[in-house]
Amino acid sequence: MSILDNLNDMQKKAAKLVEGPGLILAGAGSGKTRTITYKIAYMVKEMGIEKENILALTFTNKAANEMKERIKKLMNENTADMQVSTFHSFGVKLLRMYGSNIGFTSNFNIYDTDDSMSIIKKIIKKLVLRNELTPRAYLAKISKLKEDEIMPEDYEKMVNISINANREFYDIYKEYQDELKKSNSMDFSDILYYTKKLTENKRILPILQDRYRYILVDEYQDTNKLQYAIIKNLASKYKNIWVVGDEDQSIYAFRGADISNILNFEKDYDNVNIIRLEQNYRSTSNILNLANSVIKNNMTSLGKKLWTTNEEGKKIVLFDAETPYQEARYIAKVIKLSNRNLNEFAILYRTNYQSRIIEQELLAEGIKSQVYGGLSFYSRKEIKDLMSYLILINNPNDSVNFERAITNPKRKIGAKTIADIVEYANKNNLNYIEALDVNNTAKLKEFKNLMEYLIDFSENNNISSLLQEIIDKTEYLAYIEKEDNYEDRVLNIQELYNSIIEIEKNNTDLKLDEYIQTISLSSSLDDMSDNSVVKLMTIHSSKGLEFETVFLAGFESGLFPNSKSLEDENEIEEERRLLYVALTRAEKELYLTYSKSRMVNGVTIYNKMVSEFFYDMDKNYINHINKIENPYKKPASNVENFNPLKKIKNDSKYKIGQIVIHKSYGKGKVKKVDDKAITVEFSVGEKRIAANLADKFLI
DNA sequence: CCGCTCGATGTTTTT
DNA sequence: CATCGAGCGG
Ligand SMILES: Nc1ncnc2c1ncn2[C@@H]1O[C@H](COP(=O)(O)OP(=O)(O)OP(=O)(O)O)[C@@H](O)[C@H]1O
Repeated sequence: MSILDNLNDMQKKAAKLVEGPGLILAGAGSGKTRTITYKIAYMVKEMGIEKENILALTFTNKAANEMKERIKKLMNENTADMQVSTFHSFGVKLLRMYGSNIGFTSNFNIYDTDDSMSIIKKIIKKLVLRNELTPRAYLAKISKLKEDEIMPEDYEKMVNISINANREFYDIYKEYQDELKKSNSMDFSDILYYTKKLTENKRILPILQDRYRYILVDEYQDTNKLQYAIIKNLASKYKNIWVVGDEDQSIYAFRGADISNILNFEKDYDNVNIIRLEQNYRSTSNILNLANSVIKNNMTSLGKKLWTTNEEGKKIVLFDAETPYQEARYIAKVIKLSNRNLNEFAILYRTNYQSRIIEQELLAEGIKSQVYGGLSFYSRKEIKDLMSYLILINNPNDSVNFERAITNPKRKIGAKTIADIVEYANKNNLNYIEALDVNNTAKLKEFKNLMEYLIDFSENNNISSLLQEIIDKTEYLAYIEKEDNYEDRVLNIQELYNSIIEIEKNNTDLKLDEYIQTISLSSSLDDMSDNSVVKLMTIHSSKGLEFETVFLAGFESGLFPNSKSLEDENEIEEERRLLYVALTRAEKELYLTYSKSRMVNGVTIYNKMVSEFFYDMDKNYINHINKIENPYKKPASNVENFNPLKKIKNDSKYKIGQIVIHKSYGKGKVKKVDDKAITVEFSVGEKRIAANLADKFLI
């Protein structure tokens, strides 16, 4: 009897190859995650490898939790000593331990997007700009630069700084980074950037390499440059690294995910074991075939074959609704009439805001549901307010949370006074609590006393008591009493309190800095507790998960594929991969729904059409019910073959007869060039490669 | 300094 | 629609 008895031959082979590098490149539902988790259990239980020598990384909190749970079950022991987490939490862990080597103390804070945004806004207001962008745009640019390891100093050297726009951007970027540094804080990109720096440190790297001897990465297709480099550095000594992924499920390009990381993996190490899995265990053949009919339209797809011995199952339902409410009521009705356990259902959508109406209509039918993701629990005002005290106590240099704490509840201290305090702090190298001495007013004295009292209190009490003390001493509840949703807010605060109690149960001397860092990386509802509720989430957060019945809501033009993506073939392909992910989450039943009308930014749009991707789908697997005729004429061409995503021209630099080298297929000869793709003959046969992606695959 | 009103503005997706 | 910032009166 081996743990591996429950794997098929190929999976077993992959699981047993413990030493050396390996890659599992396989389609959805073929058991990649299963293989990884079994492999880990096997390594520990049957190979005697120490848990602490294993590092298993993935991309989202949900996936990491899921993986941890599965391993725990298989091993039947806890996974506390094993690092199974997202890249970011792994990074934070290392930075806590070794950050002092690169100028951070271990109580650093993590700034989420809101925090970063407020810094940027402040900077913009202060500077006089001629070429002003939106704060959002600045942040996007900054995080892109960081992924390329271009810090402000590097940027200054890199661009022509006499150009006004460059100069202005540099000023903002520099100021932003200085502000983070002063606050002993990092944003999400910094976590990876500085983690990579640690893995380059001559003294620290060997320690890490010896600690994390066996590295496994799930969803490897979604790693970005920094993550790639971190892994590479850690693995360079023992080279025990297994990565798994599926290029058809790469859906985080907007965040810097680079598909060539997985496509080039075999070049990174000698003697890479490559395993392909082709049997899908998850879905009915109807679902699988439908998904295949979609993804094969992507020119980046390597065209893996996937088959299943599962039953054919029901056809996939397409439902036309007049309004989003009707769409949601239809879903609610199907769930209600099924009489099945609610946890068998998931409702997926492209954008978070779609969840509101669905949640509301489910509730109206008495169906319990849980929305995952979206506005994080920790980004609610009342939670942020209270957290700002904890953070300030932990790190009195934090400017963002200092401002938040001192102004909530209102203390008749405003912008002017705060600016004075900040300036005074900077000038005299004081933290913000010390700097409250800037003037002698009773207001400031009172706040200072409060904070000193709380800091003192925090030294002898646990975090839950500290939170209670903050609520009491600031009279926080009285402050929010007159706001809308007072009761909800109190419940949220209660939940915050309970969650701390919960953590303290398992970790009796939970440190404040550790607590703060942990929750900065979580959105509260990441753990998929097996409650009897219908789960609602974006397709992005559903990656790696599976459900008996999946509803894909808002399967309509403009929304999915998102209208913003239509300009760029790469983005359309990414949207199509997203659809592939959505479809392949379903085990038994799949419903696609869309609405003819939808309100966007306060304006209702009518006569909306089904998603362009519907025309990719093989209609043999579709059961189109409640067909609503469109008042507008359909295109004259045969609808079944009509593809609204007809491509745009592309002047190719490739010529017929030219010899090219493909990253996976090796040497080949160009046969045909058109505006969509080039056709190349390789030893393995003829392949079409998207024209605008050719550079990615051909050297 | 605070809170209110009014007008401008705008969304993918997550850590 | 709903969120955010500017501007104003108390
Ligand atoms: N050899 C097997 N025997 C029985 N069930 C299997 C086997 N391999 C995989 N499965 C089941 O198939 C389902 C999909 O597996 P898993 O989630 O590991 O796939 P995956 O390749 O990671 O999928 P995705 O890429 O979509 O995340 C799971 O329910 C898993 O338990």
